Amino acid sequence: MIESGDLAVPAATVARLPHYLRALHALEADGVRTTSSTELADASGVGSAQLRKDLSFLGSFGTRGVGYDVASLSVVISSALGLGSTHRLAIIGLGNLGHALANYSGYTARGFEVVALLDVAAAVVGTRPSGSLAVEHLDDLEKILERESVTMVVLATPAHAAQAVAERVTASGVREILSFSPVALQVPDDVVVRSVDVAGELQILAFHAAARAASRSAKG
Amino acid sequence: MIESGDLAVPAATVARLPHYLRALHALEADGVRTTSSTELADASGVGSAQLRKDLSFLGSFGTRGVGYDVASLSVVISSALGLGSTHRLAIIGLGNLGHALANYSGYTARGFEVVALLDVAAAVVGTRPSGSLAVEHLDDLEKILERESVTMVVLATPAHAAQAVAERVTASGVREILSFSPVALQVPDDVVVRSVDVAGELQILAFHAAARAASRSAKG
DNA sequence: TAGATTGTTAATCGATTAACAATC
DNA sequence: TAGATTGTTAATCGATTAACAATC
Repeated sequence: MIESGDLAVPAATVARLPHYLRALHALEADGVRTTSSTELADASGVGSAQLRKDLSFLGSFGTRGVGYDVASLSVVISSALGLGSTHRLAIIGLGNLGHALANYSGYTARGFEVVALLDVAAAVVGTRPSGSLAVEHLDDLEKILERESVTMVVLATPAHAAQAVAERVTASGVREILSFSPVALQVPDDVVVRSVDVAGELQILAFHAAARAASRSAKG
Repeated sequence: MIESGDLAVPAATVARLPHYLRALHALEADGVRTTSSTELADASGVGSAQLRKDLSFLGSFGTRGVGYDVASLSVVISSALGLGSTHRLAIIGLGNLGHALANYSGYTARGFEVVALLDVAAAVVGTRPSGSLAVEHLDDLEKILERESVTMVVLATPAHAAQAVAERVTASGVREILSFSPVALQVPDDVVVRSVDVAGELQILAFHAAARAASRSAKG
């Protein structure tokens, strides 16, 4: 359960809110004004009971017998997700992945703004990977985080550097980190770390592939 | 529960196996020969009871009073994850992200090999984003999947193209998909889709930031 | 009113945690 | 033997699902 003001929302529900929001945006783009829990659930890849249950943690927004207004439900979820205010991001580490993340175009539409890029490589510092922002040196991390009022950090450094950078970042007061480094970061209790691990995802798929192969040979 | 041969492993456990494997590799690299559930759990970011419980689904590999042999536990988890055989990947969509994924160097060490790159843009087809493999046209998808015996596909296309590509890929017999497109793919029941949604992860962090702000203003 | 669909309750299911007997 | 640590049991906790009364 994550307490937000007067709301208490289960972690599993929070993790699905972005799916619902995305599905609502897609419906809006198609000109759909009103939707049902069944339609929205299908578009989100969950069951309709789960969708209704999830929404019930945020309040009561539908009309019995009718459904949900797409535009207003969209606003409800956006504001629950804190997308009203703009979140200021720093991307640390501009290798392959950091470069791609710096060029990702979807931030602004979703309430995020990349305000700083940092790296240690002399070949990278000073370049403008996304055309606009110049890469600054990691040595100046604390200064830059303060100057730009950074509230979230995206960590795309090599694994061996991640822990040290995370310590400096949290010491500077940043409390939200998205990490692409496949290591368990040790951070203060009040810091939230989300991790994306591409190799790990592939390994999970490999487990399923192996399970499939085993059941095939058992049956056949 | 995912059945693999004689094993039945909970999905939550499977999702943690890559963390354990990574932590074991780190210990190995540090020259550590033997570890305990406490040490390995700390390095993996979980509790020791959870680690022991997870391992118990794979079998019994420790020595009471002593701990676990790092090298042999590493082998146990690797083979549970099906990393003995090499998995042949195709990356579809070579925008920013696909480009970064094509250049990622960690595949081979972890039992994966990128054997094909596909896109539709004339400017990209024929180029060699990673220096070696040339990008082929999506039109030839089916032919390429068969030619290269592809077993897993990484989808990095724009969201609007993802569903159509997923249908062709599954029709060709691929049963494991890693998708970076933020849409709920409709695929046959026996196909496993793992999704990575960077914007969604940021939104989850934004929820936590909003929750923190709300509790601060309530207290202060 | 009749039909549709929400919001909520209660039941089920699965995952986590703590505690400890087994045993090296 | 004494100390350490596993593997497992049982209790707790949280998440999902089905069913349906409320109500538009």
